[in-house]
Amino acid sequence: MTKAALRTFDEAGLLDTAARLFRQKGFAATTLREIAQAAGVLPGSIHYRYPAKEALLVALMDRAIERAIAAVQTAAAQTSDPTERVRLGLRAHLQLLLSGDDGVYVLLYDWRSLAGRAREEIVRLRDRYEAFWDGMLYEAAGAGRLRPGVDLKLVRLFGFGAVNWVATWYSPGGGRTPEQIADVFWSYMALGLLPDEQRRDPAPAKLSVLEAPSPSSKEGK
Amino acid sequence: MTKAALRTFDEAGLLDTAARLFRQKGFAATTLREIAQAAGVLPGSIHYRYPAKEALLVALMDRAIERAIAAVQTAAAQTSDPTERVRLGLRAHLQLLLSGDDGVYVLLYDWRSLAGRAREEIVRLRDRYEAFWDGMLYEAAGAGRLRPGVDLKLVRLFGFGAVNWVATWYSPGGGRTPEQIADVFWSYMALGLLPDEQRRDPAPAKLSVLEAPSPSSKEGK
DNA sequence: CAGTGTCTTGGTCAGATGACCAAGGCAGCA
DNA sequence: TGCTGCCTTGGTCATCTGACCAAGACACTG
Repeated sequence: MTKAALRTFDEAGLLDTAARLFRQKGFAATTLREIAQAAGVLPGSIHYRYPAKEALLVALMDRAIERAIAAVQTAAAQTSDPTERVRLGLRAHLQLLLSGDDGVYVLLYDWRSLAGRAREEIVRLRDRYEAFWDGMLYEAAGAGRLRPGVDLKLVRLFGFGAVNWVATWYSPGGGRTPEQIADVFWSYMALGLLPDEQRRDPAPAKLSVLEAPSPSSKEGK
Repeated sequence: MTKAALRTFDEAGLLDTAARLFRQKGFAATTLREIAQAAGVLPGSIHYRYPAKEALLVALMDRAIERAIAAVQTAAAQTSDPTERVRLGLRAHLQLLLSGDDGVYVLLYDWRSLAGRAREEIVRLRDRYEAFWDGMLYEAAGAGRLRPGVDLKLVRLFGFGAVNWVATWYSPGGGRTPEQIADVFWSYMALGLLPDEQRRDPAPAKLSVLEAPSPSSKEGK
């Protein structure tokens, strides 16, 4: 019954609608009029809150990344075992991504549509999320739960890629739940794909060189 | 000295330019006039060859996927060892993706811009590429080079995700070559991230259930 | 050297788009 | 009950976009 609750304007619904359309057709191909009509408001009302279409996208991404951080933090807090924390975090990330929350999808795949200051702001938020994951991986590595020599940043990028890509092919009726996919992917990452008797076959020297930490592990923009 | 070589119009260059702009700004946000100007031709000349902007995108994706298939096939043909074929294919895929050939990037990340028949055509081509990979993985599994119980389709989706995602963060001066990244990722996938003494820790029953083949492994739409 | 068919030129056109606003409505407060 | 300020309404407007074309230039042929 607060003041905000009495407002007739459904701001969250507007963002949801915008996210759905942006995901379906892309940011540039979606018009403000379409969003307004689908959300049941007039274009002018959108403009009153968001001076430009870009601001709508930023607000939507902002909300999505806050949700992601909250979801993963909550999930990881359920245990203190470093390995298990990573597994639960992975689950939470994938659950959110596949939950029908189009905002996360848009965040991942439409950030090219942003330029200048808006892009910087989103990148800064994303960095926070990534730093959180790096922390979890660092703890796992420190507790001896990761093979020595693995590059934590590359591990994170590796895992993010595998998991984020799921959004491009997953369909709810596909016979696997998001949790199952997360756990299968977790097992692939944790145990590898080679059977036990093959693990020592590849020349160890070769691999150890390739896995040495890079001199400058600076990531791309 | 063939007829084609004498033509002044640089069709490949036009597609290159279009791919670069589509990658930078997205398909919908790029205008035909921009492409024409950047390629050094007039908008009318583009329209003569491609009746609609969408046709340009299709042609560009078509070329990209043919290149990808050719690159991976050539790389994999260098050996008959199933495991090594996969590793070399992975390298070739990543090399092409990071080589500056924006067409492959556009193919991966801009196919939402297509609708109807055009989308179906690209999906059909993409399926061919994926089937090729499935074949390589099947051979590796048959030769006992993969842990029993792994779902080959999920393995492919897992690997594609990790590798394709690299295009979103890679920068040429980042201290790692595409080949190094491919090999590191390969080692993560093959050997897993857990150290040897931890591999048997997680409850085996739990994991084996999760890795059971899905009853209906139908992929997304 | 004239003929022929392909390709380019430079511009037009209808339609759509993002941005914007003046005026009015309406809920909550005094 | 009257007031006040936030929010919505239903447009307008300049600009840009993809599509399109008639006329002409060009390279090659016979």
